[in-house]
Amino acid sequence: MNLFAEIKTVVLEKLEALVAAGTLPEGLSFANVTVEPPRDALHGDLATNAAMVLAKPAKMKPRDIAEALAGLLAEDARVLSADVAGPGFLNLRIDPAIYQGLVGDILAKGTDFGRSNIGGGRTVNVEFVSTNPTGPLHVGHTRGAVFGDALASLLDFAGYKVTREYVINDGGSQIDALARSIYLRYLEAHGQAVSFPEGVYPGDYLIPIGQALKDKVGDRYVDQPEAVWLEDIRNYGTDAMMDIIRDDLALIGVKFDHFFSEKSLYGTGKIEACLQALDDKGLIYQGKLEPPKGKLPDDWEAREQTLFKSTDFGDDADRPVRKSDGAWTYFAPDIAYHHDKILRGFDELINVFGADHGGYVKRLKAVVFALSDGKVPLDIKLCQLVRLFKDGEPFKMSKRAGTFVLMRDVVEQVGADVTRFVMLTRKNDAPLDFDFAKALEQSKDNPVFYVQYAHARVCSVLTKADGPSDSSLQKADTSLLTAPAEMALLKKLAEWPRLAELAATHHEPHRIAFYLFELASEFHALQHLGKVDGSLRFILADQPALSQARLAMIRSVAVVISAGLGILGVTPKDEMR
RNA sequence: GGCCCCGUAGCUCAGCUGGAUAGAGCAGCUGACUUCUAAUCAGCAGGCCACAGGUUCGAAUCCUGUCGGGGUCACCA
Repeated sequence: MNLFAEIKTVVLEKLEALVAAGTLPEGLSFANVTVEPPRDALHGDLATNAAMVLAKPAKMKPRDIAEALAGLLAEDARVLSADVAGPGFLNLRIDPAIYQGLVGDILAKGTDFGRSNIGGGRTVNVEFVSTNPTGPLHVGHTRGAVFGDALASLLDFAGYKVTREYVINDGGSQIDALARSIYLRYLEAHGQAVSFPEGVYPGDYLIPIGQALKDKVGDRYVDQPEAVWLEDIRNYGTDAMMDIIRDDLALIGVKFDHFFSEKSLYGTGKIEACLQALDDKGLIYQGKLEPPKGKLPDDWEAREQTLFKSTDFGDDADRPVRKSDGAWTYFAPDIAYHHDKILRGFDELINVFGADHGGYVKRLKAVVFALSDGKVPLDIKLCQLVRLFKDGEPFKMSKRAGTFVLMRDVVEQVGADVTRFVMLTRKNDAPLDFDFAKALEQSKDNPVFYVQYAHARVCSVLTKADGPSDSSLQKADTSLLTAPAEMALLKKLAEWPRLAELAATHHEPHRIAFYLFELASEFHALQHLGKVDGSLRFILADQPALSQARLAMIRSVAVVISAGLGILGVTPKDEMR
């Protein structure tokens, strides 16, 4: 049950009635009418702006519309009162029975409470992580991984059919560098002294890979030219790196439905076909680019290239798809890859990138728009960087200095649940500070703990009450829940379905984390009131009916916390001792 | 220089397709526990929403410009 949606439906019905009665003129758009929680709870339970957004197109005074609407809304059994306030707001008071009835609804649906069908079964492809298969994942990748995974879960919760996808960039020159690096480790395993020139990966993680290669092929590649071993080691290395990356992802509970190999596009004619499709639309041409503005690269010179006319779709420059030597740029297979996603029939596409790929957004949107004739929306979410803190001091990371922090180091130290939650307590386009000490701190300062603690406390109380089942709690008489703090908690629970929908439509999983913090706060406040005022305790020996109602209520809090944490990929804790 | 993101309390950040007196945590101050976890709670104090214009009945939110911070710019992927 989404109370806000229900009441909005009522508001729209009543507006139609006003049109039918001639009070409002015909042909009005109700698109901007909203039903929201008012900023100040004193104003009421819900508020609608209907009168104000319709005043101008209806050429009426907002208060006149509000008065007329108020009269009709008050007829609805759920609406106790409808008062006009301020410039024309309509404040509604809702029958407490609606909120009290929410508990039974939550207990019946369990963690499915709040699921919606705003996705309408539409298919959405969420592409994330997609790091080059040249080494293990580091902290920066972790944020994208957690964000993408949570966003995918969130969309599933909102009624989309979601595919989690990872594109393996296994076709480019960085794989050559990987192969050469592994070759050096392979020689090393054969007892040769090696040095690592510029442009190869010197990381220790390739030592066992080189050793394993030796075990596999013996000395067949020793002192042989690249032509002999490069292709084989490229494949071997890519597979080995993907194994590492998959293991890393498993550590934080990220699983993909589909891995797509960029290399698989080569030699199939798909890239050519896709560029031909663009050519047929008049969007491919031979030409020279203007030099970039600002300071020129030293070796810049104008060259004839094959270009995609992305400026037709709002990009700042046309983009090369073929280099002057005839080879593809990175963009070309990526165009074909996105074409493939469109051909697979996805209704919507989402890409999660690091903020350093911001310059790539416009051309990708341009090409998806061009290939799908504007029919397949592409949203690109950029995750800003993660700043690590140790003991309150910034922890500088450097690949060269070997102080780069790997994802598995973070997960080993603080655990997957904490890592995930912390990564989601900031919106994606804001930088994130990750403090190891704070992540493990057991205090209100640490939202992970605070939310988990609320869940654990509910479990603790229920255990104290001999662990009643959800089905028995469903029979509780929740009309006994009348204390103001109880109503506040119930109203917070009522916001969950709407919040989940908003988070999904905005592609912003962090809203879930913030909501859970607020819900936990309402719960902690109520629990504490029981200490100040004994009549508010959850378990009252002499009032079994009231106790049952309260247990049902706090159980529903635990259920919603579980649902929210589930979307974030965090396991709720039953106890915190 | 062009483009993208950010600028909200001393600090870290929320702020809903524009809505009423801008919210939370931390830090500070004052209090609260014989009890279901005080690992918590209540209260006080703290604001030119970077700045200047504009659109609107109404702007932290939308538009333009300025300033400040970050990212990015290529036949790399």
